[in-house]
Amino acid sequence: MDTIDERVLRGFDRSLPMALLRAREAVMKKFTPSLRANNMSAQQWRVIRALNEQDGLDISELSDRCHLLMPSLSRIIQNLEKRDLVSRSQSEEDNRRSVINLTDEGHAVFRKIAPKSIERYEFITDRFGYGKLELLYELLDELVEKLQEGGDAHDRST
Amino acid sequence: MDTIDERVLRGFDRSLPMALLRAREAVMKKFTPSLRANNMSAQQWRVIRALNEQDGLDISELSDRCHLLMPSLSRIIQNLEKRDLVSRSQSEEDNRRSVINLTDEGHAVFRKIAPKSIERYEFITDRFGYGKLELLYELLDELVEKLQEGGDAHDRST
DNA sequence: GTGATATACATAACATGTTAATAAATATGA
DNA sequence: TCATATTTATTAACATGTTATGTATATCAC
Repeated sequence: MDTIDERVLRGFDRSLPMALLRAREAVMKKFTPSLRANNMSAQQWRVIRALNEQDGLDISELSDRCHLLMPSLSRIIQNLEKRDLVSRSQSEEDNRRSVINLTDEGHAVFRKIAPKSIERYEFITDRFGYGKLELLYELLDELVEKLQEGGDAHDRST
Repeated sequence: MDTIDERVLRGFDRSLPMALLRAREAVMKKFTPSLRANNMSAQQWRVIRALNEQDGLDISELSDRCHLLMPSLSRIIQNLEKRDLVSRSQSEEDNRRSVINLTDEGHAVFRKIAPKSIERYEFITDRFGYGKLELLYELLDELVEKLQEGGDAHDRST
């Protein structure tokens, strides 16, 4: 009998998107300087990191893995290409596809920045606790999963 | 004896910033169409929402509450001003400050969109569960808190 | 094979993110 | 009071987010 007719917008500070945004900002804050010191944006780093894990991805695959929309990624690849951090070649089976590879210099940048990223994880784990971090991952994954169930994939109603 | 020398970068898919980004995207996905139907970006909506909670804020206050950097906010206010959703006036005590108010039309837009936002929260609570949602909020808040402790506020070392 | 569809990618146009530089008003201290 | 520093807000410049559109290639139906 305490939850009156609380059909009121949740306090702004307690909105879920804002909470997620704040958390992301806090996590990135420690890392951004290392990126900037190497003239890397967070998004460019995502691409480098994805390619380091698996080289020779096409742009659509990169888009999925890096959570970057195609137009953004298109520009990012052009930028990285100019700086000789990645190279592109044409797919043999499908002439529409561009295959992206890390250059030697791209690999070098990865090796230079990666330790800083590892440090960040250690810092977070240290401050926040390993258990809580794992719990947070689980909750976030489950949230995404639950929100996608059904409400996705069949948006053919329009 | 199983944790070899795992000083390796966490799998890309399990990076915390990515997990937070995915969650945020999933949460926003349901809401964005309502915004677009009213020619509102997520950021513009944040400003409207903040002003609805407390009218007459200055731009620095808005920047804090909406987690928007001043240059972005500066442009957003100009945009909303052109569309007569907000009005600005000069502070009496401090001529540097602009005080921003919602216009009648701004309030009307808020009342039009707010129900959709409430629906979203109900949807999320329904799918994800109230308890888990509260737990997630707590974890996110605690994460931010722990990451800020000490490593902030006294960055006067430079 | 031809025509309609779908897919992969790029570009356009505008809004926002981000750092640096600037202008104007105010606070501070000698 | 006056010079200096600080604060508030804007603008510049470039990268990215986002939707719409264009273009070339593939795929499918027939």
